[in-house]
Amino acid sequence: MNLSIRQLTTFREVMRNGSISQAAKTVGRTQPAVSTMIATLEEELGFALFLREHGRLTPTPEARYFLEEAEAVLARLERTKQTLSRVGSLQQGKLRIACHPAASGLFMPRLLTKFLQDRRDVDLALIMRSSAVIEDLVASQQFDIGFAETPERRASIDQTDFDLECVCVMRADDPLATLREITPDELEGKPMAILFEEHTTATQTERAFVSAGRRFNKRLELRTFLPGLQFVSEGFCYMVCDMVTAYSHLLLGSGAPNLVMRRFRPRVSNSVSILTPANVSQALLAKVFSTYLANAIQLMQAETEAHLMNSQKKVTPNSSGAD
Amino acid sequence: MNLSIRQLTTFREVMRNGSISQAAKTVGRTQPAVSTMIATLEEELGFALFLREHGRLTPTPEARYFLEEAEAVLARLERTKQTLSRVGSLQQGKLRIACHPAASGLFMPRLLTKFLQDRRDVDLALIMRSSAVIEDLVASQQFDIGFAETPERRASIDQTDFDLECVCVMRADDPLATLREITPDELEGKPMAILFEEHTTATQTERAFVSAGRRFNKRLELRTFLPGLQFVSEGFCYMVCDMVTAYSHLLLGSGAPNLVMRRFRPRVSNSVSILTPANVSQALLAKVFSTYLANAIQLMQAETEAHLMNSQKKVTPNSSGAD
DNA sequence: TGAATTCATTAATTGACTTTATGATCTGAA
DNA sequence: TTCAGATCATAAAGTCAATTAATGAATTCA
Repeated sequence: MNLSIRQLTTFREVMRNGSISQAAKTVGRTQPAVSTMIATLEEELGFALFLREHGRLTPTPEARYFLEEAEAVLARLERTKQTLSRVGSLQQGKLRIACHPAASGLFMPRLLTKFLQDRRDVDLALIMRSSAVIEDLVASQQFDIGFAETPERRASIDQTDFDLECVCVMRADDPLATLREITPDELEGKPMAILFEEHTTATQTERAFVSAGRRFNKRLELRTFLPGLQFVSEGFCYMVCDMVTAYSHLLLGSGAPNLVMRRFRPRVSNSVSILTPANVSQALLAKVFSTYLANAIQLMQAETEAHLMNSQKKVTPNSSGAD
Repeated sequence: MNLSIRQLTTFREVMRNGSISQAAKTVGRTQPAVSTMIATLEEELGFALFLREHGRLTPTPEARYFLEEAEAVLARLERTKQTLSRVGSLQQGKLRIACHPAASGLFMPRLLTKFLQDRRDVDLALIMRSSAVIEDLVASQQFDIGFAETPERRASIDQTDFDLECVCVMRADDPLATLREITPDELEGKPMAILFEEHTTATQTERAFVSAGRRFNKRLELRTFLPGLQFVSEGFCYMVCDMVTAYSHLLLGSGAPNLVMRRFRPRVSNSVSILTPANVSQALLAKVFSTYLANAIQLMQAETEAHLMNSQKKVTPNSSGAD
């Protein structure tokens, strides 16, 4: 017995129409085609599905039973088709994203909101972890995409790096806000917030002061830049902050603390990377999101750059860097 | 998208073998056949199932997902095939039988036990009702098969009639047991058990006495013959009993009451019928059981006849009418 | 009785799938 | 590096099952 889907649908249609001729019309084939198909089906099944009486068909009890079965198979298949077509059009799938703290507050949620807008059936998992942990999660394929500070390259991870520069954040009404570029000269002895000692931005910043022969006044040591923004907005300190954190909060616009960012020199870099598992083919959806994310990062860079070039203007909440 | 079962099985095999060539071998086709089939499948689905890297196939995440779906559809189909092949070989089905009291005690249960022996998946419903009720149950298609006393013919019921003759039942040690044939002459004035007045056997029996000018001594009036056998076995009365009841209990053999049956003249008939719903095609299983039942009735007739011809011998519990 | 409907059968056609043959790419051993 | 032995893809030719068109037989209905 080698049932085909064609047979099942044809049979179902014959049952529904109660006639071979009618069924043939509805499935868009000729009557003899349906007739032989039913005959073959009966032969394969080993029992009659219809009685040919008075030139008409009457279904046997077995036919009714078979119909139930056929409907069940066809329904299952139909569901499969539906699902697969959604998979094909990227409306359905799984997306597991691990994201470092700087991006998890606003940047990534905003991005995902937009990305998922017309992808209703996407199953999303988003977690925030330290960059080091994200590496492992991606390398072990527990997550499809990681967004973290650029790690050491390793074979089990494919990465796309973005070399971002840090910016100096201060109150909008701060006297230094009139400058287009801030250096250790201006900040000498001023209270500063930086990350913990091991972090590359902390060492880079301190070294900048040392090189310039300026005194570095570390007032605050943080694990992430985010809470620092609050201190800055109260005029408690200055901060050389990673671009993602600064950008995210300036995106808030009017609702945000009254902060501005200025270029800091010498350049303090804080590179970030999109991480994906190596040696494994990525799910289509993950691939698409990767480029989506990459574009968003580049947009952020462009907008931030525009803002830094023209310090009179602020970044607008949405896009295009002009107010 | 028009998935075929062939595609699903082929794809499954490719996934299991991890290679098109291997899969081709296991499904007994050539490598290009499988190759193009997978290619077509990918085209229909709208996304790639495998990455062709280094001349090898690596399944995409979508392929894994599709495999789950394919397996589900195939499993459902497989179950259907199994069930249907059992239906075809009459091992599976529904059988609803309504049976009149005379046969429901032993005759029908024994028959069904044998019938169902190698039909494990048959779903049986057996009820005992009066012949009049059975008619309605069959006519209204609530039951597939009725076994009852022959009713008036009606359009909604197809029936096969069996004209059975009643037999005279008595103790084996009764003086009359030496006779091969009993008439009202021998039974004049002797205590008799008969059914209620409206029953055809009761009227026939009484008329036999009247015609012969013999006194009829009605000692016991019953609804069914079955309990009468007990009275007869205690020598309390004689009984002109329907063949099915008599036959059933003589089938019990050594465990049965010490009874014998003798031909009664003039002939008292008690016709029974197999009833099936008219205008509806019967389930295969019901048809098969109908003929099975008809054969059993004819066997009963033959065995009873043999027993009546040779009154020295008894019916054996199982078959062939000879001791 | 004749028109209209139904389904079955036959022969010819079509088309999907398969095979055969071949080529391209990669792996692993010499 | 090179060569045998895998792998999969592609193209052309062949095969077989499903389809169509045409026809016939049986039944219903007016």
